[in-house]
Amino acid sequence: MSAQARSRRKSAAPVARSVAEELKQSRPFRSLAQEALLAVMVTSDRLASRLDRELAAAGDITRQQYNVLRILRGAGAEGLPTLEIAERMIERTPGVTRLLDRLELKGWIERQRSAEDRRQVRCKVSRSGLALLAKLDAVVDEFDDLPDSAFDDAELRELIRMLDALRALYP
Amino acid sequence: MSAQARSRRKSAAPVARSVAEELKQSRPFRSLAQEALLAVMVTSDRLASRLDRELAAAGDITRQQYNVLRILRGAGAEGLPTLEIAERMIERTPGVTRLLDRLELKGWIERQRSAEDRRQVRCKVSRSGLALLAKLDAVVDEFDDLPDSAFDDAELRELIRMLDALRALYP
DNA sequence: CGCGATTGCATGACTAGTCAACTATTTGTC
DNA sequence: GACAAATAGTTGACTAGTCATGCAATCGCG
Repeated sequence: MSAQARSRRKSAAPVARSVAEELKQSRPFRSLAQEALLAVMVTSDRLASRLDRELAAAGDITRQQYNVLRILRGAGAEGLPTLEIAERMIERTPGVTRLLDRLELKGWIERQRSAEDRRQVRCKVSRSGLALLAKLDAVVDEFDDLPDSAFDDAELRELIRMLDALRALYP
Repeated sequence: MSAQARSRRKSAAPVARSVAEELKQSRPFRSLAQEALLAVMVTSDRLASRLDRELAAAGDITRQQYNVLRILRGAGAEGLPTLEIAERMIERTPGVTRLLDRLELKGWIERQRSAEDRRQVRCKVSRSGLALLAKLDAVVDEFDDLPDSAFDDAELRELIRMLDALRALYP
């Protein structure tokens, strides 16, 4: 390990396994760049699947459904039209429509045609959706704060900066 | 590529957008840790979808299908049993079985019950599968090497190290 | 040898994401 | 005001990932 001190880490430190090890890949990577890209994707999959598990355990809800509920809560009492939700999720519309169908079935959101523009469907969180969110927020916050135990702010900022730069390369 | 300063970067540098901007999120993040986790996932989604597009355009194949073909090519002439493939993809078996079904339909792999252990199904790349791989490798290599234009080796190593450490926090 | 436990897959039923139509409104223009 | 074009969503058909179940070989052990 390098430059930064982090002496406390040793106590409960899980051993970091390389991407190559996790994939049982005998062959070394062609380049550092390739290894970095794979590391981003493997790490993301891991984070997503852990969070999926926590959400399923805490409220029988999927990560995408939770995301939509949060977006709608943020939008307030007037809710949002379908396409607006889709944009904030960086996702294609058809998937969102069906996701909303499932949320409505479970009673966590309500939908109705907008009066001003009858093409739009306004979606808003229901009372029970809000209650569910309140319960889940604690779980998610705890999940999100885990990195604080192993990284300092400068490191996190550096990580974020590099990821932003990486995305800029793949517009 | 060596660890030199990359002063040329400014010339064609795309502007890096933050995760908050990409998500149209008005509210700031609760913590740097939260922002970092989201950055990992957003970046991964972006990388994956760009690569998906390239692969679809070049050979009408999905990323997972391409991954399986590569794994099988690496395994040589004897191929691999289904569960072994599943392990290397960090994925559940059912998905792999059906993915192999589709690969077989397209003629890119061949499957047959193993003689020694008749529970196993040995999978190997076909001749046409190998030809397809040869074509796709160039596309993928180019994709993988893009970061070299914006990062030096020390940065890439640091990025990889941090991602490995992050995964270690979510076992 | 015999029989229960384990191993290796396959199937069914979901959630979700993608693309390609298709419908219903609303807008813009002459 | 009529009609083409744009906008907002929905539906259908795939690929893929997840869990629960089921089944046929093979193993392990008395």
